[in-house]
Amino acid sequence: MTIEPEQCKVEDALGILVGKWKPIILLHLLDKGTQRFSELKRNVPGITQKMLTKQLRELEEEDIVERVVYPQVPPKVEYSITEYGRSLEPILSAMHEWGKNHTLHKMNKQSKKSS
Amino acid sequence: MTIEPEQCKVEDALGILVGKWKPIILLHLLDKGTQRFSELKRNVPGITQKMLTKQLRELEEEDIVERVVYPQVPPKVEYSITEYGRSLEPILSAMHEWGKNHTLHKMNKQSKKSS
DNA sequence: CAGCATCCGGGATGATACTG
DNA sequence: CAGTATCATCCCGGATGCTG
Repeated sequence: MTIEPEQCKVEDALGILVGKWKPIILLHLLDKGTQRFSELKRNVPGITQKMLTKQLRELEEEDIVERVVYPQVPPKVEYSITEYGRSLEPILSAMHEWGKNHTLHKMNKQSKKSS
Repeated sequence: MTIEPEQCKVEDALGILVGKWKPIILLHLLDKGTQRFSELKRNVPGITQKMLTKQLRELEEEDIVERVVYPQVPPKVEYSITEYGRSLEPILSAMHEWGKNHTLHKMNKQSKKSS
């Protein structure tokens, strides 16, 4: 282990992924590319407009997503992952894999308990 | 991108790393091996007993850390990373690297603004 | 030493209504 | 369509005191 806990930047990364909806939003944008606000809202079941807006703004602030506004009526706003934002993909993938495995791990634990 | 957002397990992994202190606790345990409660408390500046206890219990619940109680007076409790918990190391490392880079990224952004 | 019990404030999140 | 504004709620985490 070469990480110095004292100058740990893990939380910096964590701070960006955290937010109840950010990972799923990012996965959608990575998976399907550019999407409009309403598309994202449809694709992320249960999220409110307020939260979607907020999380997207925070991700935009960190240069993870790009926001393009088309000045027209009705309004049209498209969101996409930035080139820089794509650097998060390995982390998201790793976490996804680990998460899948962890689900199995917990299931095994459960079955052991009940036996 | 091969991840199906609908069955996204990223949040599962995230849920385990989240908690203001978990990453730093894990890094310390990975870095220094088994540690007593009081050692951890000393090594994680600012954390309260309540939080340290809580976070450790949650990590224990997920089989990430092991808790060994020595039935003696005064009490002695040692914590260590489980074999399974070590599978998180690549993720922590990746996040750490990304976090370091992101710090630079933000600094560049700042200097551009002020110029 | 290693905790648990209790109280408390603030930020994160949710529900709903309104707008250009 | 893509938000903003407001109010309500929940829970994380801090502070403090007590115990075996």
